[in-house]
Formats: sequence, structure tokens, C-alpha cells
Amino acid sequence: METSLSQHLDILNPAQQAAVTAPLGNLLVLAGAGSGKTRVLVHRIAWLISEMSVSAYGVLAVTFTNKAAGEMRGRLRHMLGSEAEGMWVGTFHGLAHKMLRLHWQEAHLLQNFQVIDGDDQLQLIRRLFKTLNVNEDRFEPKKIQGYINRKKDEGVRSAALSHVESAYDQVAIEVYRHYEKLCEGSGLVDFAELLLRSYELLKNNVELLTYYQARFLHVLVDEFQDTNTIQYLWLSLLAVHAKSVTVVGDDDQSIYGWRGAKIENIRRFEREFSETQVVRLEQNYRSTGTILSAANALISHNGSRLGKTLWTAGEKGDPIIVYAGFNEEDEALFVVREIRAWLMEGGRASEIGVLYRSNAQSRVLEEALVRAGIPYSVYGGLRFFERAEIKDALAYLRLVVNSKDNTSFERVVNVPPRGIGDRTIEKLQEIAAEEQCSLWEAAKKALERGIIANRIGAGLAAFVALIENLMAEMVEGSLSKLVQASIYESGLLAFFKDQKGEKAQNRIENLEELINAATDFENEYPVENNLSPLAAFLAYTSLEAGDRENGQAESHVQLMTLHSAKGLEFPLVFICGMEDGLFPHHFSRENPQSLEEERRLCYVGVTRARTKLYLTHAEKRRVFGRDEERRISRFIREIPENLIKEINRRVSIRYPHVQTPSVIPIGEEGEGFCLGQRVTHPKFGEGTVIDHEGMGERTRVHVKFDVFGSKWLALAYAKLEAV
DNA sequence: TAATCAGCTTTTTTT
DNA sequence: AAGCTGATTA
Repeated sequence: METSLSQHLDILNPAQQAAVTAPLGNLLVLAGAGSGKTRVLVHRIAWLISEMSVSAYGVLAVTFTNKAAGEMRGRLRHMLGSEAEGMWVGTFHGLAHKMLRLHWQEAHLLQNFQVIDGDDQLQLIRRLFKTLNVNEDRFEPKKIQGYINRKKDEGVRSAALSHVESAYDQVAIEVYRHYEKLCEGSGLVDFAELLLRSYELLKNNVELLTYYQARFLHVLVDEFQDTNTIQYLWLSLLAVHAKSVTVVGDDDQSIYGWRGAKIENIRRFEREFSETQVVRLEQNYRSTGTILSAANALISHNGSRLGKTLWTAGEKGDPIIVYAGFNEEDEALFVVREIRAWLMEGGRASEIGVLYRSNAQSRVLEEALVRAGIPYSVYGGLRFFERAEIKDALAYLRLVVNSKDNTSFERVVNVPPRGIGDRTIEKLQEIAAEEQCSLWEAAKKALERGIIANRIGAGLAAFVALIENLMAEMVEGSLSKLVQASIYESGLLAFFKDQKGEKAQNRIENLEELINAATDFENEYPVENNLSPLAAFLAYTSLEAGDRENGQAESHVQLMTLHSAKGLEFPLVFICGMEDGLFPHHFSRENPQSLEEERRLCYVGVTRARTKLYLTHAEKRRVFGRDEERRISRFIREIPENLIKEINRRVSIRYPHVQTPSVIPIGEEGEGFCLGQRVTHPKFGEGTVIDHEGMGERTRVHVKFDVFGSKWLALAYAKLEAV
């Protein structure tokens, strides 16, 4: 091991070495983009363990993303082997969750508490709006959700918010208070709650706090500029007596202010952790000189920086290419053209990153890539475990683990349809309110008392029996069997199988994939001490599986938002939609602070590129279905002209959105219908094709008949003829 | 109760 | 352009 460590040290530059081998104490590493900060962090841990005889047991290493945590774990295992065991390495949320699981009683949680994501949280708030009679138009649920999360990120409970002037805040606090109660009763914990609860756990338990403070003598934090107040407090509580505290960050890459991140925490660290040593990593190993100059020039427009200038020993490289598209389709065509050229010259698709400000931009780019036959994958958008059908299946499982979970109950009691509508649910809610019990118990009581009978009662009884069966299976069966059972026995799979079309097909595949995921989980994850496999799996789905499917990234062009590009690098990078109002986003224009954050986001994007960088914008763009004139982003203007080469548009301007009639492919070549085509049906008479979905035998068409109204027909069976 | 439809809002970024 | 909500209809 020791030989390998000194070998490793050899490949570090002086600044990196200084950071890795800095004497114990408080250390702040200001690490520019591409300066090898993860490497420094990993080496510092290795150095602590092998040179300073620190026990791995005493090391706490915190990151923001699961990906970063996984990478760190992997590298540590590689460098230290079994010596790495006993460390706590994970995300803030993951580690907080771990603590809450270990000490659920002291944290005043139910043993089987469940973690909910933002969507679930919003659902809960929506329901509270109804029960509390809050006007959805005046107080948007999303805003209130933001309010609650912001307060939690600041470490503020509703109880601490008693006297407030504004009427809006009054309502927000009211909802917050009820939301806390609701979560408490249902055993639900949201993301922000994980952190806050874990902080309170330590704060209110001298014994636990003493234990952890004595244990974690060496604390390391990645991406420190992204910490919010509660994370900072959590850390300082744990680390006040630590022998070494190493934080690594880059104020220029702070892009999560909207989520409560405080760049000031870097300064605060210097202030509050005594005698902090500061090391700057400014040598960049990633990008060409030109790209770095552009990045430096751009970021220099921000005030209040800690100050850092990247440099490289490498080549100047090619100029940055700026392209003005006629519209967003032309922009996409240009991107495709340049990708093609790259591939023709022997470059690989996986070396290309196409970045944009907002997810909505991906569609046009995707269409162009599909037409060009270039394989791509999109990061972001909806993640696997966030898909509706997956959440349905998981809601069954959540209910099995924790019958108090009313949200899950409501989600699936009538999915697939069992004849249980709003009125029935209202009845159950009344019972639950009167008897102070969960909806699940209310349902059982209602059945016992015959309050809900007949067809609806039968449906509800079937549901209750189903869940009880699954509860029994949980005790004996394996995790994957249980997941399988919940999908099959609930009728969820059959429900989608009955439906035709691409969407339904996808859902079926996703549900099958969920069973695979459970099987993998079973095989790969060791059984946690006090957690059932199912509970562990559910925690995993909401907490750890958040990262994108990165499986087949090998041969694909990568499309993603600038936010999710942080930490990655590509030889070839496109940043699309460099337009005023889009990037910087118009929501950020009002206050200078968020404009600076946008600029940092741009800085992050630019510094993703190794050798070639394209900045593209469109002069016209469709926004909400309307063509809008667009102006070039100020960020392009902030890059010195001598670093830029503008590429002129080709002469042939293709006018936008020429509706090529979509031909429905069926059977032999030449057959098929167009949208808008007049057709005739033996029974329904004449009509117009207005939509279609699916392919081949599964093709269905939506026909608006003159007399019989509109109907979906399976093309393979309906005897449709063109008029 | 379930399915369909018209009309309305939406698009910032996510652990 | 697309997805969602609430109203209407079967």
C-alpha cells in the first residue's frame, strides 16, 4: 500500500501535494474546475490513513451526489483495499438517512418511516390545501412547497414561526404546521427533513452527539460551495472536535443557490473553524488555453469572488465556435452537422456533450439526432423511479411496509380502477378523522360495519385483501418475489396490458424492469442491520437511485442540462440556446445575485470542454408555441472576441415547421394513412384521421367520425379505407 | 364512476 | 406543443 501511495503522490502537482499532505487541522481547498479536486480528496484520505495512522473508522466523507460518493468509494477501495472499511462515505442525505435509521427512536420517528421525493411532497401539500380550504390560485402549492423547504433548509420549524406580519406567510406557516403533523402521522420524511431531523437528533442527544464527535475525528466535504445552512450546521456540530476538517470547493461553480446553497459558507468556514489553511488549485488539466481564457474572462464579470485564475500548461487549441441559427431547428441541424463531422474524423459519440439551460430544449435536439440516426441518451427529465407506473407499484409496497402511509393508500386504492371514486375516499377520510386512524384502518372498519357495500364494497374488499396478502408475503418471501407479486396481483400489469399503444408497452417494460431492479438490489446490497430488505429497497428508490441511468452511455452522445453536467467533461461540448432570456434565464434577470449564478452556470458549462467548444443560439425560437425574436446571450459578449470564431449560416434557409404529413406505417409499403386524411369505416361512416400511436400491429388511429364522434381504432382490425 | 373533451397553464435548474 | 384540470357526458 505504501509504495502505491508514494507513487500516487508523485503524479500530483505541488499544490495538490500541499493539499493532500497539509498538517492536521482545518483545511480549505479552493479547487478550480478540472484541477483534480476529487483526486485530492481521495488522496488526502489515503494519506491520513496510511501516513498518519488514522483509523478508517474515524473518517467521514461527504459529497452531494450519489455518483460522486460512489466514485469516491471506488477509488478508495482501489487505493486502500480493506483498509477503507468502516468509513462513512456518502451524500448528506444518505448519511443523514443512515443516522435516522440507526436512531429512529431518539429521532422520534416510526421505525418504518419512508422517504418521499419532491413529487410526493407536492401531493401532500395539495391535499392539505383541500382539507384546509386554501385557495390554490392565491397560494400555489409549489410556492408553499418552496417555502417549507427553504425554512427547513434554514433549520426553522413551523413552531418557531409564530408571529409574522404578512397574510401570505400566515397561510404558508399554517400549511407548514399541518404538513409537519401529516408527515409525522404517516411516517413520511422528505429530503429537507432528513437533514433537519438528523441535525436535531444530534443537537438534542448529548450522548449520541458525543459518540459521533468522538468517532469522526476526520471530516471531509466535497463541493462545499453547495452546502446550505442546515448542512453547514450539521457538519459543524459533528466536526467541532475533529482533528482534521478538509473542505473542497469552488465558489465559481456554485449553482444551487436556488436550492438554499450558501457560497458564504466557504467564508463562514474560514471564520468559524480556527486557523484554516487555504490551498488553491489553479492548474487545469482538462481544457485548452483558449477555453480557459474564455472561462476566466466570463467569470471575471462576477463581483465578490474569492479569486482564482485557472491556467494550463497545455496548448491554446482551437477557437470557440459561435453559431447563430435561424431558429431552434436550424440550431439543432448545425449541432448534428458538427457531430457528424466529428464522427467522420474518427471521434466517438460518447465524447460529445450537448448542454442546455432547460430540459425543454432537448426535444428539438433529439428530433434532429433521431433523423440523423445518431445515438444519444438524455440525462435528466424523468428518472426511472419517478415514472408514474413505477411510483404506483412502489406505493403498493410502501403501504405494505407502513399502513399509515395515507398518500400511498390514496395513490393506489383505485389504480387500476376498482370502482373506488372520490366519494368513497371522502367517506374513508371522514372515518379516519373521527377515529384518528389511517385510511387503511378506516377502510377495514368501513367494510366491517358495512358502511361501504355492494359493488364498491367489493372493490375495496379486494384491495384490502390484496394488501393483506402482500403483507403476509413480505414476512416469508424474498424481495423480488414481493415486488413481482405487487405488480401482478394488484392487476397493475394486467391493467396496462389491456391498453394498446406505445405508452402502455413502455409501462409494461418499466414494470418488468422494476422487478429486475429489485433482484439486482437483493443480490448486491448487504442486508442492513435493522432494516427489512423491502424497506431498504424503498429507501434506495427514493434516495440513492436518483442518479441517471448511465448504462449505455458508451456509444451515445450525451444530452443534459448544464446543472447535471457539473463534474463531467467531454472532448467536444455544445452549449445550445445561448440567448438572452433563456441563458441567462429571464427569471434570473431581476436580481444581480441570480444573474451571477447564471454566469457561474455558464462557467461550469464552458469548463466541461476539453478541446472543442461550440456556443449556439437561435435568432427565432418557438416559446409556448409562438415564434419569438431572440437576442444573443450577454455571456457570449463577455468572452473576448479573439477567442471566438463565428460560423456563418448556410444560405439555404428552411422555413420552420413545414408540416410533413405523418404517414402511418402499416403492412406493405405504400399503404397507410396521413393525419387529416378522410377515411370511411363500415359501421361509423366517414371521418378524419386526427391522431395515431404505436407501430406495426399495435398501430392505433384516432378518427373523428362525422356522425359518431371520435374513436380510437386498432388499425389492424378496423376496416378503414381511404376516401 | 369512468372516459372524454375543451380550455388553460406551463418551462429553470434537483439532492 | 403538451400536459393537466375541471366539467361534461355515458
